[in-house]
Amino acid sequence: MREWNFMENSALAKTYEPKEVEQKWYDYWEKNDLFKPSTKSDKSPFSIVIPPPNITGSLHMGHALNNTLQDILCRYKRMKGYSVLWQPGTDHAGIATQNVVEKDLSSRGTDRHQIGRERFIELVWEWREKFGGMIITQLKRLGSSCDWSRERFTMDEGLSRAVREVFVRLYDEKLIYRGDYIINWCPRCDTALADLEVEHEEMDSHLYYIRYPFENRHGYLTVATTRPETLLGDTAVAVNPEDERYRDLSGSYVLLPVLNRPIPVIFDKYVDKEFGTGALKITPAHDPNDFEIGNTHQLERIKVINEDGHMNDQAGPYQGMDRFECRERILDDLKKAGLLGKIEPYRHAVGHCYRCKTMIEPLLSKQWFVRVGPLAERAIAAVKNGETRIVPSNWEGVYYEWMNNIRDWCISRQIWWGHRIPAWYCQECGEVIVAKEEPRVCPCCKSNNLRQEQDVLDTWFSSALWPFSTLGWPDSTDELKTFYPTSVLVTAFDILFFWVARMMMMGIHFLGDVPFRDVYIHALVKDERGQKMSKSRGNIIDPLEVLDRFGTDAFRFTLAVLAIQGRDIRLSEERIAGYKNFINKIWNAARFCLMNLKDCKSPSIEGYSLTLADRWIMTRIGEVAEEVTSHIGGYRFNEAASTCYQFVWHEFCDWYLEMAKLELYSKDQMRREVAQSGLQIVLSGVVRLLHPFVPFITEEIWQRLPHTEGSIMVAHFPQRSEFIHDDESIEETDLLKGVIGGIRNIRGEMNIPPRRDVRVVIDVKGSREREILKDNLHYITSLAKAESIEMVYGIEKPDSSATYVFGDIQVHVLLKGLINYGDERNRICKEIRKIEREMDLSRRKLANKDFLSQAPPHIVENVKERAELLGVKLERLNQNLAILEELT
RNA sequence: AGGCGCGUAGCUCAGGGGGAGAGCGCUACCUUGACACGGUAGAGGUCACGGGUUCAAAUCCCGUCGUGCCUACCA
Repeated sequence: MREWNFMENSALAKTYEPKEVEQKWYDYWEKNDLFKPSTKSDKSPFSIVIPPPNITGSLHMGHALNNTLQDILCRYKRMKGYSVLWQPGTDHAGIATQNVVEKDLSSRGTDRHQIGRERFIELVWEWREKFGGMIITQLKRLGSSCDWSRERFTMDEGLSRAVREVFVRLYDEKLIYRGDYIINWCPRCDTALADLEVEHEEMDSHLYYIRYPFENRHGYLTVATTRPETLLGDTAVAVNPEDERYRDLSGSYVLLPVLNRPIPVIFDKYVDKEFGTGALKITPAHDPNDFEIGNTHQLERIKVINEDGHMNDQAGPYQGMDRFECRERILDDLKKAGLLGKIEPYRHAVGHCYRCKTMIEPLLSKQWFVRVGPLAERAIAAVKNGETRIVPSNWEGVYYEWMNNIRDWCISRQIWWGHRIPAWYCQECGEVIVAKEEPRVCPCCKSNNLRQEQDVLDTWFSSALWPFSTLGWPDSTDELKTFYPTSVLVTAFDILFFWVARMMMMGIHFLGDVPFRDVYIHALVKDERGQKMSKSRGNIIDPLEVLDRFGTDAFRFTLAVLAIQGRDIRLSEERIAGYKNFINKIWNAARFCLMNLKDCKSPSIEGYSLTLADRWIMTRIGEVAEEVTSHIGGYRFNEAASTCYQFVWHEFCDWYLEMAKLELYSKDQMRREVAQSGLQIVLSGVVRLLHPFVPFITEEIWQRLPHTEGSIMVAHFPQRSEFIHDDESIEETDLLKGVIGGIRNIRGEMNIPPRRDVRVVIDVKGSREREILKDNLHYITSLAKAESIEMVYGIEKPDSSATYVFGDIQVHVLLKGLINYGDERNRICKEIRKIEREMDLSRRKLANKDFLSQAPPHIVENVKERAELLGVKLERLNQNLAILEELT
């Protein structure tokens, strides 16, 4: 069964070496089918679809965080007994991929038009075969436990079928249409873009005041514009009907500068009287607002800029010029003609292509659109009524805001790489045929002279189907029945609209149910100064380099700890280095345990009397498991990871292991055996607790831990009920820690060398405390390095002692020859000042009648108790001080 | 222009009505048989500022300042 048993007895290296471990266990998991959903039908399903990375992509921090969180959830759920499907795959990334291959062509002195569409597509597929899987290999290095046997690609035959099905059905339902509208055109990518794909960037520009002479009288109407070159396509000048200045212009015309075309002055309340001159030039073919105004006033649309960014034959003398060159020339000509007024510096947002950052040209074009209104309505409702929960919930507002103001989605792209739109045009009668399969003849005129639409679909169109197309839709598959709706979608907010919103619309429309129950929105990863990582800034931390330097587990744990809801992550290498130390700490704790388990029996605590350390740590690990369970359930990854960190380092290592040493090094075989049992039980719990976060090191330890079976991946996540629970052990341990802490504090403050044993006298009144301390003296002796401990009651501060007051317990450390009275007095005075400040607060509260009458009783009680305790402590401290004063 | 955050130890950040927390860094001591990628102890904070609500505010409300991001068709 177990393949790596041969290593169990070999010594563990002093330092954890991730490289030797990671590849080995990843292969083992994959080979043993541990990433596949369970075939047992009694398990509840849990499913996640991966946000498919682009085939052009290389692992960046966003991927690393995103997939680490998904993997934590999946590993955790598997251990909790769910049948887990983590559905992986990649996205064909139309424009990005086409750009990559085109760049390659251009470096070889050719381009896609020379080689033709068919050959080009072939080349893209070849490129994809060669390089498209790179990111998958990288995801594996992260430890991602996806079911790779089910890997999908958005251009797969199955997914393409889903795309055609959806397109045809939406078309039949009149939710897809084709028409002439203003769209965003990227002259470099040569394609239309959706509104979302335009990034608005503030830029310094100018506001030009241009004079349009009146046709039939003297003078002119001055308009203000940022884009003088579009005036060639103006078909009106608009003013506000309520603008006193322009009241008398009704029915008049102005002459378009340069071209001298008469255009009407129209009235529209859209125009802002306050802006510029209150007169707005209208270019319906090159501006979305002007387009709308043009529609209401039935203005002609004159397109003057072509798709390649150059002026066309409507541009008169400027025909053939680049759009930016044209602007300069027009300004020159206007100036010469005396038609250019003032020029003001002006800052405004300009649209750029999100892929190539080229300035977007809004222009009139015939494109395909999705009518999203009706789809959005239901997608909004689904979140409103809780069918899908967005976590953290403040993103709901953003989601509603966008959904409520959504405009139709332009889905056609003038590129070659992608799903070709399943529409055919009859060359004889002009009929448009939309069908899943290529039609032979025109249903209208029976002609076979049909031409398929050249355009392909927006990549996000196929991504929108991802949660069901990957599960086999439109076929009614078992996977769909079992795993749809998926349990949770894990993603960053930057694709909330691009992807999440569209999946919601499509999932609800075609499956009748939401695509996921939860959407967990995680942070963006920024650099240590809070800036977005980008190549141009040069502040990228390469996750692959991190993996090499620090190991996967350290990296994953760092990401988990930093994954705070609603706040971006500032990643620094120091931070990762810090958690690498934690990984090493785990390693060494395990190393210590395993060294002491060489001769151990199968763990059992039946019939043995357990030590305080055992009862305490088991109680604690049960509580911690419960906390971590709750944190993961609420997607509070940082809390879950921090809780683990705190527990493992500062309870398991700092206290439990130190206490266990006494038993393990005992000559009494029975005591040793009990301790070994405890050690096995607790270490097993610890690695299982940690596994979802740090899968590799925990598997390595698990495999070396005696009396475990199979992979840790299929072990159970620890839960409270599997451990004994003993509340008293917590109190008892707190008491011990307090006393030990007191002695250590004195040692530290008094600079007593750790080597040097000290004699301790403990003055304790309460009989229970007394019993507890008495029963556990050996822990104090050992952990505080005491030579001897005497338990007394009601004595004065001994000669040459330093005293630590813990509640009403006084711990006197005898320091003959080690202490000078001045130091001890300073120490006590410092303590007294601190306590007095605290006392003061409590006294003030208790003196306040309103507090006593209105605060909840338990709070009042609390303050009273505190005051009492502080009082006792203060009294003791003062007594001790008095004694010192006498001596000096 | 609107919307959403953030401002807490030197740094990075948790917390979120009832006596300020972590990691890193810093200081001192320590190579004790898991770990110097370690141990023990310690220093360090008017919780941005101003109001308000409350018996009680770092925490809730309003405002100011600073800062980041998102959305948007004012030329």
